[in-house]
Amino acid sequence: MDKHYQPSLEPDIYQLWLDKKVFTPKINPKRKPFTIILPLPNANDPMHMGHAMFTIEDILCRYHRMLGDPTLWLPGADHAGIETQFVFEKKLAQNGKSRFDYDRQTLYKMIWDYVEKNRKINQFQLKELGFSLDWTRYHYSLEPKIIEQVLATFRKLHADKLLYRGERIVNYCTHCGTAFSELEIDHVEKDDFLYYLDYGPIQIATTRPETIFADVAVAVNPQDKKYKKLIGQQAIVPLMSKTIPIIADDLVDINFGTGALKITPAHDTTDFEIGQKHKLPTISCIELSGKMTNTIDGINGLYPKQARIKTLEMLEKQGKLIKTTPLHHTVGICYRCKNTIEPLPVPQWYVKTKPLAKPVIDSIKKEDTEVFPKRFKKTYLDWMENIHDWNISRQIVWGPQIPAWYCLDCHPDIQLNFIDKNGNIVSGKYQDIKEKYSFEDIKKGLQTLNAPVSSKYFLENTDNSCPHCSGHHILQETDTFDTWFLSGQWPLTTLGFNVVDPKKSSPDFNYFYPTSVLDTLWDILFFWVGRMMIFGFYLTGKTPFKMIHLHAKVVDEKGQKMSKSKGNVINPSDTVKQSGADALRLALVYGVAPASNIALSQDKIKAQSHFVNKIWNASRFALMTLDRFPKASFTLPKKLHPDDQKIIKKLNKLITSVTSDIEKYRFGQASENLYQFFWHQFCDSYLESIKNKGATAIPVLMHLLITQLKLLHPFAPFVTEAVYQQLPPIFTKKQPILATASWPSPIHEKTQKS
RNA sequence: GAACUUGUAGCUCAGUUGGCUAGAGCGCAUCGUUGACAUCGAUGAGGUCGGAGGUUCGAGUCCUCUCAAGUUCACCA
Repeated sequence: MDKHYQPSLEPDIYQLWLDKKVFTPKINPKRKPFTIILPLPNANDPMHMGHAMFTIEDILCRYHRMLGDPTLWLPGADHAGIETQFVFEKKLAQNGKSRFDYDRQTLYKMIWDYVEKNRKINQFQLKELGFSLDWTRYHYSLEPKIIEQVLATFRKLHADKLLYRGERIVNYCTHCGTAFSELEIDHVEKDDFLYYLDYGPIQIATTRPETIFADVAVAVNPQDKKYKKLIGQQAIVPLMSKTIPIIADDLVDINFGTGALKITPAHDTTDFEIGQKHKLPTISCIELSGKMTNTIDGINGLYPKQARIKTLEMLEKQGKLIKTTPLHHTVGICYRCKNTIEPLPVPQWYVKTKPLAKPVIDSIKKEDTEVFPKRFKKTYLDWMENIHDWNISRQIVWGPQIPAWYCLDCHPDIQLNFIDKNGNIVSGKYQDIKEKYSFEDIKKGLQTLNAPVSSKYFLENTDNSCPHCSGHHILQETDTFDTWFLSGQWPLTTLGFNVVDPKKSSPDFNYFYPTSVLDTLWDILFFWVGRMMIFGFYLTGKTPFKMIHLHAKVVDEKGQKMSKSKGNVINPSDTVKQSGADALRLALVYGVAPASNIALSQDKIKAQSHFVNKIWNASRFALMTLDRFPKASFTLPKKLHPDDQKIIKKLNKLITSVTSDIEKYRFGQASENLYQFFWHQFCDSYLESIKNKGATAIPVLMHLLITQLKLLHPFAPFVTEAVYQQLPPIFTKKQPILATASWPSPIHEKTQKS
């Protein structure tokens, strides 16, 4: 054995586990399984410390495997729709290209190839950290089998009337060219101005003067005495000299601005709501591209930012701008590109979530699904109880397309964007361009289509013909699924659930579902955990996991988030190469309170790599002692020496506490106790004490060592297995691999009591 | 605006249901070490556990208030 622990031996140990198939469980109806589905990493992302936190799951899995439970930890990777397309587009931009230079098929293929490379790296890095994942059950979110089930769920939702296409105000990022769900919007505080404008008989206050062109009414609060007389009269939109009605609605805040609100249903959610209530038209003055339209000369074609300046100039010239006051408020920005979100009316696909959330709420309340730590339960319930319909469509190419088809002959008003033979972008309604371009050319170069919300669609397309007119000019919806629509079904799809006929689900599904624990960072509690539960209950009537365990994020030693710009990132892969996976794993759990931030520093990693080395060297010492006494007995005597009794008693206590700490998710405490015992009790005290003893020390020495190797194994799998493999066969004959050796239990309890 | 979390040695943090003479790692000081390990050992300095009040035989641990830091949620034009 080497004088120091060498992390370079880790790959061989991992290979040993793979060769012996220790991570691949066998279905055993007599035993309850232990199952964790790995929170599928973004296939395109290199590993960061967030991924290294899978250590918690590995500890649980390795512990249960040693208990003898058929243990499945199922790995996978996510195509991560918007995230990945965004990264890819940045790459395109570096080469002076954009997504608009390609038709959707070409773009999709390019992203696919790009992701494939990184997906392999991702897998390799998970292995580097020693994660005991069952690679024979690996899945990728864009596998045909996975997609097939996801599409089936879409159809089932539709059949159950839980899915609809609707035109509402959505959070649209004109830069990313797609709508987002509410969860994907960040809010930032901003210093802006509130502009008071003259609307004839009434004055209004607005932050967005550039949208006055799409005004359809002015609303006041019915309780507002100063405006009572004006209700029912007409206001005049400046610059356009358009008259619009003055209406009353209690959503208007009397004390804000002038107490009168201009109603622009197309560009504000509150306005849209009021507009719907009062049956007002929705006029849009901003296109999906983000440019102004339907306004007046000088404004059309501008982006809102310039349009605002220009509009204000014009208003001022005409004396319609009464005053300007500063305003501190919050605006929504795109979580990806940080541009201001433009609320726009766009047809989107929605899932009715209220009825779906009900069983989830019940299950959480009854604690059929437990939440750890408990404090998140309230937050989670609050969200579930106030859930809004879920926009599941995204206007990007990277992901499965929504399986709905439109007939262009039935709906010639469908808007099309495509690249023609010469590589030019063509936009227009089908009726206006069909003479000039063949359907085949349109289809081949298609980027997006935009069907009015009234368009009929069909969900089964077997023979490429329209069920109404039998025509063949049909196109598939170009919207793709929100990534979470796929990953929300991950526990079901990866285990082999059959949506159409649940009875035909795979044996894996029948055995391993519901899974035992779902561990993740709390930031995707709503995004992912919530959706998985919704789908779990909807499709199977059961919770997808019995326990939701939330861990905190990894921060640097100053408590700051790790980020490239701060330069405080510790890369897991580099750390593994330098100090070994065990050191990193221990550093991530050692002394960390459940669900508190995990402060990681090079110091902490160093400390734990010293510990790993200590395990190695103490074991080396034990083995050298064995060599000195080749004829020594290995069996523990019935009657122990009082000193031995003492240490065995302490060891028993350690076994009990570590076991219970793991059961209660107190990994920080467990690792701390293991560290303290191994280093100070075992090494500093016990090993020193036996240096003068002879062969008689061997049985207790080996018992102490092997028991501790077992207890340490879930935390530091590599060094413990490496040492275990060095032990003489007499110790390992029955259980040749530590990873599947049995979890220790206290011994000599009777001796202790007497 | 609402909710939640955190505040313990120089630094980063443990401390489960109240029993602690308050711990660890790193750092610091002094000494030691040719055979398990200098990625080591021994000894030590360093804290009135953010502040104030309360419950209790007993509080870092429970309650109230207060100060500070942070996070999340919310339709305010």
